[in-house]
Amino acid sequence: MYASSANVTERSRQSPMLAISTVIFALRPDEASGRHALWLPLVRRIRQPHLGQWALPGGPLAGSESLQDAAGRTLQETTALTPRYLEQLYAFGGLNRGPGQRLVSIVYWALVQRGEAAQAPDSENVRWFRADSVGELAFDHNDIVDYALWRVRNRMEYGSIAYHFLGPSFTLAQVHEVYEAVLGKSIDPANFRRQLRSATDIEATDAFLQGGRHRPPRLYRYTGQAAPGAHFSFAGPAGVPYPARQNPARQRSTT
Amino acid sequence: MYASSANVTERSRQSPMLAISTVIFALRPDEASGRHALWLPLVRRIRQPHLGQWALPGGPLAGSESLQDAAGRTLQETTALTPRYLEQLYAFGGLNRGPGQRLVSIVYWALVQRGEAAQAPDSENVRWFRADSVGELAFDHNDIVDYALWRVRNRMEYGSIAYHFLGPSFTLAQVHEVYEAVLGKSIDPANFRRQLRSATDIEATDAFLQGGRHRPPRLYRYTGQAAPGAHFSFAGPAGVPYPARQNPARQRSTT
DNA sequence: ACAAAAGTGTTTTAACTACACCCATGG
DNA sequence: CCATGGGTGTAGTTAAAACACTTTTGT
Repeated sequence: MYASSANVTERSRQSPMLAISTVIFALRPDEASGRHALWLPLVRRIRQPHLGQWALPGGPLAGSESLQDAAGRTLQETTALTPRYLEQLYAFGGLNRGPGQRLVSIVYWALVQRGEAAQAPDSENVRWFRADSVGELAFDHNDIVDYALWRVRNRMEYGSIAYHFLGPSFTLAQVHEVYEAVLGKSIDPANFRRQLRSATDIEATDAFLQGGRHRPPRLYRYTGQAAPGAHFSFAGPAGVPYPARQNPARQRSTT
Repeated sequence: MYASSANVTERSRQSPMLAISTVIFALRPDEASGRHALWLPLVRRIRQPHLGQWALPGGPLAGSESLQDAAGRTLQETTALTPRYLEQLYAFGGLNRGPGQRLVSIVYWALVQRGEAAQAPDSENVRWFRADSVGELAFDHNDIVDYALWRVRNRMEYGSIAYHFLGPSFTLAQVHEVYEAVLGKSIDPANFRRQLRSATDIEATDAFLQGGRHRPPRLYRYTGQAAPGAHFSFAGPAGVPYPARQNPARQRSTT
């Protein structure tokens, strides 16, 4: 069944090539308005096909690393950042994903911490784009980005994703800001706060954020999965792919 | 990036092998109680490793078929049935998934119509198992089955999956039966009916199911996706992976 | 003391639960 | 006419939405 009777040469002729790509999300404040929005880094193609066009970071899967490790590696290579969250998105294997050899891409998506992302600056071959206006990408990468965007919003409503954009401690207003930025709609702060406080995966600390211009807000800490000591959490079917939806926060609203 | 500079011989040495597997679900009534439960077909391994053990149906990905087509093919080969529903589950690519060559499996899960499944009988190398007691499987297939089971239950609560177990027309009691069987809990029939009737994806016909021993129940029709004429629907990021959760029916309850 | 963000309370609205009840048919 | 599954009504409970309100800080 699995061990094909074809020898290696035969297989490599008919078996598609396998690559890993990653959609990396970070939150960036808009210069003018100060509102945050989702951004993602893309890399410029340095060979055919689609030479010169922007594409998702990725590369072929090496024989000695797991799929997640490969995704994490591409993230490291393009942004030099550690992902706070990493989850498999989908395996794309259509026949007409581009010219040239048949290619199957296993795509991951990641969240990196806000602020940190600013330390991974644009360069000749890497550039950050607003997630909702990336322009025309190589291959089917526009479809992939759209799907990843759908997924991150879905997780935001039903999972506990938001904290991975933030540092080890944060104010409820910061979480509120993340939700509004990712979902692209305004959320009642009063109700939002209540829902967060009834969520089981964060807890109040006795510290307050000083230095603001107004009343100092209380700091909270994320107590969700992620082994103690680890500064990130990975989702996969090994554990539960997402926290079994214990309604962390969701609202319609007052757009 | 994608077009590796390594030549074919080099790549085949370090790139893992790629296979497609499918978890095929069908509902079967228990002989004694008449209650329905999830069953799935497994195939016996006819070569090493894990010779003789039960495993998910699948095989290497041919060069000229899409991932979904490959999954559909394995389904055809093992059950000779047409899937009513087919969705990608996950790509498994850990390093220690079994002895021998490194293997990446892209796994799909499928639903086949109730009753039809009875026409795909057990044979020497194919056998149906209750999904909750498949015994010890080859490779990491127990993990995969568990995850697929979690997924089908999740889709049952948040998607419109149930109808794919049924024929073109069905009674609400039959849908109720599907929900109870898959979720493994009892659901209040009165409330269940109300939620179904407020769902947008089914509509009442003016036909009634005759031949029963009691009051003839009204027949309903599924009006969800699936192009007219098609007898199945496939979920993938091309469309929306699952119907954007418009609460078709969900309940806790009276176990 | 005032502006502005942090944080709380209260009313309304909608959804879900539990369960009593009526309806239609075959035997 | 009665047993049984099909189907409806309704009160109680819970959660979410809307929005008025109080608190605490910096300036």
